[in-house]
Amino acid sequence: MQRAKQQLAVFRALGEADGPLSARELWSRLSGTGVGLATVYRALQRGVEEGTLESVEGLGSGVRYEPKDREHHHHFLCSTCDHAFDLFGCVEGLESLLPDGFQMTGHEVVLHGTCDACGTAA
Amino acid sequence: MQRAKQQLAVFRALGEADGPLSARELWSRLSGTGVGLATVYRALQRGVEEGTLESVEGLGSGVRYEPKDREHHHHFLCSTCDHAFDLFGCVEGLESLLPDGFQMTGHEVVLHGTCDACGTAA
DNA sequence: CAATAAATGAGAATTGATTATTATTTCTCT
DNA sequence: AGAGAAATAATAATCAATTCTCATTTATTG
Repeated sequence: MQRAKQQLAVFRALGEADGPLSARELWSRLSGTGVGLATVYRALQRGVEEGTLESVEGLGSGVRYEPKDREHHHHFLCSTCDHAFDLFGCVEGLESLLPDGFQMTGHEVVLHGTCDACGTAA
Repeated sequence: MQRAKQQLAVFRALGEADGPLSARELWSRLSGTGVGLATVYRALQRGVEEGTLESVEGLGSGVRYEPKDREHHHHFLCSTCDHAFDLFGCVEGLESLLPDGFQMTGHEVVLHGTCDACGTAA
């Protein structure tokens, strides 16, 4: 067993996800491996400190995390299963929304609705 | 004194704001009037139940509230003062971001940066 | 004005998320 | 294998947000 094996499992799980995950979502994906919730938090904290992970707010309540090496993208939040999905592409014309004197450093776009799986299941 | 006077004060303060406010932000705007925090929460809860208020997630952490009669709009979140401002206008082309099989029921756009006041003060 | 119902403020209680603690286990290096 | 450093699981502690409780005050109705 290598050092920090459990934290690597956290990073791997996050890398394989199709969208940002919360600490609990990560934890439940690692259930069966015996990883503790505290270790998930330690890994997330370290990842952010080291610059490999990024925290994402604005997707419902709570904070989710994603690998920082992803291209610029946005998210879709399924109102049925509450899962967040990465989207590809971006939009134009955001600057036109900006009032005088305001400086924009970034933006987020979140689409809400029903994901494929939940729509099919309904 | 009319009935529910304090709750009306909450609705009024929210109506006068230039963006969605959290329970605490509302409460501090009502300091001096002796309104209790619990009353702010009661008013917010009632407003949402009655359909006059809407809760807004996705602006940093925590929930903010705004009157439901506002036109479709988006928000600017100042990373210095953490205040949320209403923006006017919207963007095009959101549908193109949607993966196959996903149904979109709504969207949010949040711009981040520095507001006029914080930019001037710096 | 009296009786009743609703609203209020203060603070206690609850909740969920996150962090800290600690005894134990696992690595690393020799 | 043995010593020391780091990581771990479990769980206790913390913290902020929200809800609850209750004694009191205020409105409504007659």
